[in-house]
This record gives sequence, C-alpha cells and structure tokens, in this order.
Amino acid sequence: MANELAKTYEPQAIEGKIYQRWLEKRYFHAEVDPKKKPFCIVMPPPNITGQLHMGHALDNTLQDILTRWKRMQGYSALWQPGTDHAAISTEVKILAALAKKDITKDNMTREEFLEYAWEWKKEYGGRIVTQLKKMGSSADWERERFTMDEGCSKAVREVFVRLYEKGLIYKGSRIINWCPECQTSISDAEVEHVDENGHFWHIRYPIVGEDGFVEIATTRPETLLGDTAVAVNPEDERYTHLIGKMLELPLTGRQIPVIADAYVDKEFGTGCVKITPAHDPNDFEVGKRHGLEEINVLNDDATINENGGKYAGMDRYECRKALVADLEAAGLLVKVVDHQHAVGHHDRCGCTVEPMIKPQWFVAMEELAKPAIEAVKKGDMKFVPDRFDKIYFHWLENIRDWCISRQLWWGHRIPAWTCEDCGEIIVGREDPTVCPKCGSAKLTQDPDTLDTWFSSALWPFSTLGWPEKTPELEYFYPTDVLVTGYDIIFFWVIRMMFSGLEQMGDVPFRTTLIHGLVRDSQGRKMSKSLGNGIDPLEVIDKFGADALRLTLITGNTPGNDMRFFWERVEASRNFANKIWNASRFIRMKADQYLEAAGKWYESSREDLEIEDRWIISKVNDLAKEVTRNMESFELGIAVQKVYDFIWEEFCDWYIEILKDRLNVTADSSDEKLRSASVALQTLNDVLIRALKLLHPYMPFITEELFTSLQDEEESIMISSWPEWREEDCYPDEEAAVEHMKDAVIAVRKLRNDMNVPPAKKAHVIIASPDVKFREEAEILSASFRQLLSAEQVQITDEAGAEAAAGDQAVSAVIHGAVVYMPLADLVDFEKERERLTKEKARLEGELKRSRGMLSNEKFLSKAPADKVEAEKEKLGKYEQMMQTVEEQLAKLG
RNA sequence: GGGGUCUUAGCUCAGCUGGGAGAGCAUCUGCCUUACAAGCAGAGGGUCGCAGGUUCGAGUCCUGUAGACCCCACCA
Repeated sequence: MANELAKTYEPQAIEGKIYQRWLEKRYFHAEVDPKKKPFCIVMPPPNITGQLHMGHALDNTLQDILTRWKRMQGYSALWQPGTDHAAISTEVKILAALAKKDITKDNMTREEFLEYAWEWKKEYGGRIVTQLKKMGSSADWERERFTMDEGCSKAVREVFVRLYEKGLIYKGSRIINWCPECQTSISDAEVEHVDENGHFWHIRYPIVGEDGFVEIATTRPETLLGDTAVAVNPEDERYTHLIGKMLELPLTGRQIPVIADAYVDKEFGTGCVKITPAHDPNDFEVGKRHGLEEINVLNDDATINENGGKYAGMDRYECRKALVADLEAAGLLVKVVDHQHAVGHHDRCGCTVEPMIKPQWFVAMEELAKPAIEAVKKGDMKFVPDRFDKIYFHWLENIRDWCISRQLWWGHRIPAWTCEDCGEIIVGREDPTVCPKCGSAKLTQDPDTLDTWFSSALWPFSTLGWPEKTPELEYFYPTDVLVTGYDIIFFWVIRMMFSGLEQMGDVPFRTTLIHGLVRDSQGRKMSKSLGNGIDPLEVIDKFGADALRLTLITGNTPGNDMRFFWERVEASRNFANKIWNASRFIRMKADQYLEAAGKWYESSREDLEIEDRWIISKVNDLAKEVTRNMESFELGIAVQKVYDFIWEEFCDWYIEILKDRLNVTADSSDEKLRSASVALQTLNDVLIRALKLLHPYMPFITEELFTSLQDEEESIMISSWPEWREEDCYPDEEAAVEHMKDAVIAVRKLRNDMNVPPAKKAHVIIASPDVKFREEAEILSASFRQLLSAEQVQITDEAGAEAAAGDQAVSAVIHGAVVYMPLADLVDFEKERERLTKEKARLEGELKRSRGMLSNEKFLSKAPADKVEAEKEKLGKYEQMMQTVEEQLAKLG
C-alpha cells in the first residue's frame, strides 16, 4: 500500500492502462478446458461501417457483465467477437466515397470495386472494435472473426449448397421488394411500413362493346400501365354480370378481362380491383391463379420502361401526375379522395420500395420454421423477458420465403453457375470448370451476392469453426446467452435459430436476453438526422466507462426502452468516487495503524467484534442475493443491491462505527491495537468481497482498488466469485447492530425535531427490559457514541432510566428498547409537546389498523402463521410505543 | 385489423413469485464531523390512470375502460 490515492477518482488516468494489462495477461482468452464448464456468448457482430452508439454500449455492457461473472465463477467463459461486412451499408458508403472521384459502378469493374472495398475494410473496419474496447469489453479478441473471412465464407457456401441440395434454396421469378435507390432486392424484414397520407384515385375502365364503365380505386395510378385484369368478388351481385367481359384499359389501347376472385373484398373501395401482377404481391398471386400476363412497367431506378408507352422514361411519380392528368382529360377520372395507407420503405435508405418480379434466390421457409417454433415451445431456447416469444412465434408462423439474393458486389457471391450452352445450373462446394451435364466450359457465375443476414445467421457456429469439427464447436455449442435488442429479433434471432437447428441439430443459444433502446432525455430515438445522439465515447471521456456502464444497467428493466440523462451518469460517477474514497480511507487508516503498531495481528474469528460480524453477515447475504438476481438476468436489481450495500451499510454505517476503533497511536494498548488490526482486516475483506460482486458492472475501478488494497498483483478478473458461506452467518450480531442503528436513527430524529445543534452533545439513555439486548448494547455503546452524538451513553433497564432521566426527558421507542435524552440537553418544551402529539396520532392510526387485522377472524384463520405472528409482534411494539408517548405527554403536563 | 408495453413522489424510473409504497435527480433544513461537499444528517412530496372482480389482504393476479407509445399486417 504504497502510492497515494488521489482525492477524487480519475477514470481517464487508469482505464486505458488497466485494459492494456488485461490484454497483455490474456485474461480475455478462453480455451477449451475439459476441467471447466463452458460458457459462451457470441457478440452480435457490429457493422464494419459502424461507429459506437448507445445501443452497442448497452448491448456490450450486458454481455461483458455476464461473461466476467461466469469467468469469475470458474467457467471457461468465451465471449466470441467479430464484425459484419454489412453488405448494403458498406457498399453504399464506399460508392459514395468513390463518387467523389467520379468512379461509379458503370466505370469500374467488380474486381476493382472489391479491391477498394477490402482496402476500406482494412482501414476503417477495426474502428468499432477499438471503440468497444473502451467500454471495457472482455471479449476474446484473439478469436475475432469477420463474416467474410475465409472460415465464415466457407460456412456460408456449405450452408448454401446443403440447402440447395435439399431443395430449400431455389431460384425463381417471384415478386420481391425492390429498392430503386440501392438498386437491389431486399427481404420482407427490411421493409418498413409507414402510414402515409395518400389518395385514392377513382378511375373508370370502359366496358368493351357497351356503354358503361367499371370504376376502380387505386393508390398507385401509374401501375395501371401494367394492369392485366380487373377482379371482382364472385359473390358480388353488382358485378357478376361483368365477369368474363373485356375492359378497355385507359390510355393504353389494351383490353383486359374482368375476372372473379375471392381475394376481392366487396365492402372495400368500389369492389373492383385492378390487377397488376408485376407490381403488387396480391395481384401477383391473383395473376398466378388466373394465368394472367405479367407486365413489368418499371426500370430498376423506378422510371417507367418501354412497356409504359408514352410515359416511358418518366419517374414513377412524374408518370403518376401525367397519367392522372390524361385520365382527367379523357373524362375517366371520377374523383380523388384522401386516403391513408401503409407504404413500404427500405429501412436503410428510406426510399419507397417497389414490388417487382425479378429472378431471385429464395430460402423456402416453411420446413425450416417448424423446428424453430418447436424449440421455443419446448423451452430449448428461452426469451428474457418471455413475452418476446409471442413476437417470435407470430413472425415464424406467418413467414414467407426469404429472398436472399442481392444485386450488390460487396458480399458472399452466390455459388451458382449457369452453363451458357445447355442452361444447366451448377451449385457446388468447389467452383466448377466445366458443365457436368454437357461438358461445356462456358460457365457464368450468378452475379448476385447474399443477404448480409445469411452469414449472420450462421454466426454462432461459423465463428466456432464450423463446418470443421473443431474442439471449440464441440465444447461451446450450443452457446449460452444471446444478447440483443428487440428490434432485430426478426432479422437475426429467428434466422440463427433455424440455421442452428438445421445445420447443428440444436439451438444456437439457450437464452435470448432482450434489451430495449436507449433514447434521448425526451424519449426520442437517437438518430443521425435528429442529431440527438449521445456519443458513448464522449461519456466515457467525461465520466469514465464504469459510470456509463452502471448508468446503462440501472433504472430500467429488460426489454424496455430507457432514457439517457447526463445527471444519471454523474450519479454513477459519484458512486465510483464514493468507493474510491472508502478505499482511500482504509489505506490511510492502515498506514496510520502500521506506523503505530508496526505489524498486523494474527486474528481468528473469535477476535471479531459484534459490528465486524454484522458486516460480514451482511456481505454474505449480499453475495447470495446478487448471485440469485444475476442467475435470473435481473442485472439492474443485482447491481443496485451492491450499490446500496457499499454506500449505506459499508460506508455510512460500518466505517462510521469503526472510526473510534481505528484511532490508534504508538501509545495504544495491545488490546486496542489488536482490535484495530481486526477492524482493518475486516474492512479490507468485506470491501474486496463487495468489489468482486461489483466487478462485472464496473470493471475498471474494481480492478484498480482490488490490486491497490492487496499486496498482490493478481487481477480481480480472475479472482473467484463470492459465494454464500454458512460460517459467515451471524444472526444475533446482525440483530444487535440493527437495533443500535435504530437507536442512532431515533436520536438523530429527536435532535432534529428538537432543533438541537449538532455540536451539542447529549446524554443518551437506552433502556430495555431485555438482558441480552443490554449486554450487546453495552458492548456496542462505545463504538456508537459518536454516531449518537452523545458524550455519555448509558444502558439500563426501565427503572434505571427513570432514575437517570427523571421526569425531564424525551424518548423514542425502538425495537425492544426506549431511547431517552434528558430535556436539560434540549431546549424547546412546546416543540416537544407538538412532536409527541403528532407521534401519538400516527400511533393511533397504526394501532387501529393492526388491531383491526388481528380481530379479523378470517385473517387469523387463513393467513400464514408467520404473518399473523409478525402482526402480533408489531401490535405489541406499537402498544409499548403508545404507552411511552402518553407517559411523556403526561410529564409535560 | 392483430399483438405488446407503459400509466407509481415535481422529473426519470425500480418494485421478482400478492402481507404496512422505494431509488436517483430536483426542492427545503442543518452540517466544511480531516475518506469523500462528486460528501454527511434530516424533511416535505404519492387515493400506485379509472371501474369492477378474486382474496383475510391487491401497486402486484383477473376482467373491463381511458390515455401514451411500439411492433406486426398484401384491403386495392
């Protein structure tokens, strides 16, 4: 205990240094170790384009807490990290950078682009990892992976081939969501539906050969160009006579039939629906049922194509305007009404998505979804909180085939080749050189890449070495916990589940811990466009990673959103400072002690004083409760308990109780020195136990203090997690100290109510008929004298109190005793009468309630015996208190 | 249209399996008591959205209801 500790805690000075040492000692590294039980969390791979935000901070703190805790419990705890290639984000970002140099996809080759991309990844891809380290993340960075590294790419290809061979991956022309901005297909999960104020255009389609019209209503008039039918409900009597007739499609000169399909809702709109198989998912289905032609009228950039006649070349909205104007001129526009409807947007770029028919690759979901549903139903994987299984089931039960091909360059290339001579499609683990069917060497690989989530779906096993049979895979799979936000259950959790079950035959993780969003102080989502995001690095810089971590973990409950307040970080920082100073106090006192005594006393349990046993008992219970809370993922509650223990029990009580005892000089008696030695050792031991319990939450400060409080180099990271011990239970001593605390609180209240200045010391008499209580109080009275602000503390029975205090005293009743202060020490009689009257009124209320309960026969007969007993005890206490209050009032006249 | 969350002190939120309402911040009072003013000792402030029900007993379980928010959804 050599170097001086600064007066306030300065995280900036130590966090980096400590993290560096952890890395050097390789404490984060986990090995396959048959002697230990495995614990594994795979880190949701952050995008290589990403910058650390509060979501990452929360997500990673949760994972780090669990990992550090399990590591201390003796598990071989692997937190498997890595990054995601983030197909669209990265490609968009790189293209934007290249655009500044006038390089576009049109004037560079795919190979050139990939060269740029890898270069970019090399330069910026590690940024997010550096930032995660600032959080204190104890991931096994030696095992860091990347979704496009060799192993993961091999896993992707293996899964693709396997699913293809099983017929679960297929290529087909189906209707998909097309993003005109990013120029790629996207999956259903990537479409965000937003309610928008639009219009319903009511349009007349003339009936061929008759004087009449069919009136349809549409929200997207421009799709009229691709209409190939109008549908009515077969049971709609208004229209049955029209079924089979032809209509003239306005502005096109085409003729389209009226068809009957139950899909049409008679009640909605006009009851007639224009059918555009190429640009609407429902219409696509209808078209398939009726063998309708599919006319695509859009180019990839959402301009009208050559099928749009005179509108060709126009943007979709431009076309809408022009077309509506033309309809109006032709007298075919009946009316335009306001209409709110959901419009699909690409979640990345916000662009309005167009449904289009394109040849794409799909994963057939029905067969894969079933075991994933089963696994959660059977409890093989549990959500925390469990309400999220509803969302999970709902999504899986209604899932459609997953469109996995993307018209991007950055990503895993689809391992499929087409033979230009015979049309054969070749999918395999190795790149083919000749067509196995016709022998031709003219093979072209599919230009598309895979959805980013295809590789993320394999993350829990691809990172562990799959498809190789590695020891890691054998040992750590299934992993234990997946930590993620509720916003990516659809994207990721579900896909990992069915992928794990399909490829590994078991769930990828046993528990999914769901957390909410970190919002700004007004409850808004943090976003770039609003500019309301708080940079975790800035928080760390100002208050330290520990303070940020504590803030993110407390004051919210799993699965719910939380708001970010700087004030809360400040409060967390204050807590760090509190521990810091407690440690500083202990070290100071230890130094003083050593100077006086020159040595430590060998001590045993028997040397412990009552208050030592009390605090040992307390920290022992704490360990039990904290562990139990953590086992059920109640991390916020767990750390709150450690916080309360350290601040209240340890600092505000235990240290205060000890101050006298620790005051030693060279002249102190041997007995006194021995007692101080025991106290200091207890202080140290108890604080270290508490620090260990706190370590997963606040790794840096606990490490710093752990090493500085002890004369060893060993890290708290690899120390053992405190366990509850039978021999550390001291119920009697615990009760004794609690009673004395009550006495202190009573005296403080008396003094406060009576306006006795703190400097004025009083004569405190604690009277109890209980012999045992008096014995304990006698022993404790010396330590408590200061806390009682007393120059003298007298322990006595009732009669003794009478003698000592006489008529002139105020009193307060505590558990099993009465505390008196002679009025001579005080000032205001009138105030005392007032106080007692108020107290009496309160007690009358309590007595009424308690007596009411105890005279209720149903309560007596039905409530558990211990509850009844407890209530009786309370009544007795209130009666005693009432008696004392009445006596006091009588004395005052 | 379906599902979910929330409603508790002035603010932000805890409150697990039902047994006398809590924290942080803010406000007020008194303290620089040499570990800590980033602190200490206190105080005020709540009909736990509303209405029923179950129960000896409900912030906690059930039903209904009001408001806020979120997610899902192919009614053109």
